[in-house]
Amino acid sequence: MAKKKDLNDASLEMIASRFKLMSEPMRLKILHTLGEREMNVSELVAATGANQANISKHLGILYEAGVVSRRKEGLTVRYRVTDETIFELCDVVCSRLKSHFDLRRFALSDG
Amino acid sequence: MAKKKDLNDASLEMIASRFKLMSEPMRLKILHTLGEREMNVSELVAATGANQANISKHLGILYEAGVVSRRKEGLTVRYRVTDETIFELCDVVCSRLKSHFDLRRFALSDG
DNA sequence: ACTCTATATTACTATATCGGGATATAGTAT
DNA sequence: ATACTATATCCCGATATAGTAATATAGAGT
Repeated sequence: MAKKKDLNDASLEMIASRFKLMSEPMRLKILHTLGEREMNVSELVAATGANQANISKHLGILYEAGVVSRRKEGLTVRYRVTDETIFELCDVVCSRLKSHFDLRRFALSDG
Repeated sequence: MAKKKDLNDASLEMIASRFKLMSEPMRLKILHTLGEREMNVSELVAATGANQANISKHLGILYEAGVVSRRKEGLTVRYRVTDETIFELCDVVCSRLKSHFDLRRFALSDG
């Protein structure tokens, strides 16, 4: 039988940093917004309500991590999500949270 | 057609905090170790190499988040993973990292 | 060259949190 | 009660990072 693989510290750090990337609400908001279509920074500023410097910084982090791509178009820079596993992760978390809430509601209405 | 649901800020924070929970290598190590079987704190200290205070603190965080359960047994306290979606998340990240590396290796051998 | 616009970067402050030592608490045994 | 063991908690130094104002850079148009 296949023994569960042992994870060395370097692997754990890589996995952890992946999660850390997703651990900021503003970054999730950006990714969620970008999920619909490619957008430039100004559009993201308008869509999220955050200021330009903040958006730009988060985009830089996401770009470094290889989650979004960057494309110059005249004066503007357009960003796009290139790593779809991001959404897969969010879906797993969302359904878990949802079922957790459903259980709570059941317990409350039951008592 | 089904429009992609809008996420409000509270939801984003809940999802983000879920990821933040997983963003510490030591917590991942604990969860990975606990994944095999129920263990008490001392066993986890031995298995991970971290000190007792640190393990205990992380276990408290995981417990608060509802990821592990706690069961007193005489002098010791036994912990167990109760949220299996944790491993689902790790699997998604792992395979993403793996395929990323495979692409890199291919690109290198190709050049 | 100058101006305007869009984006990136720098410098700073405030906050959060990890790891660890010291201590507290709770259960067991003598 | 005392001693011992296992775990939790408190406190602190060190580090990291979010958000923001100010500044820099780059491209387009005059």
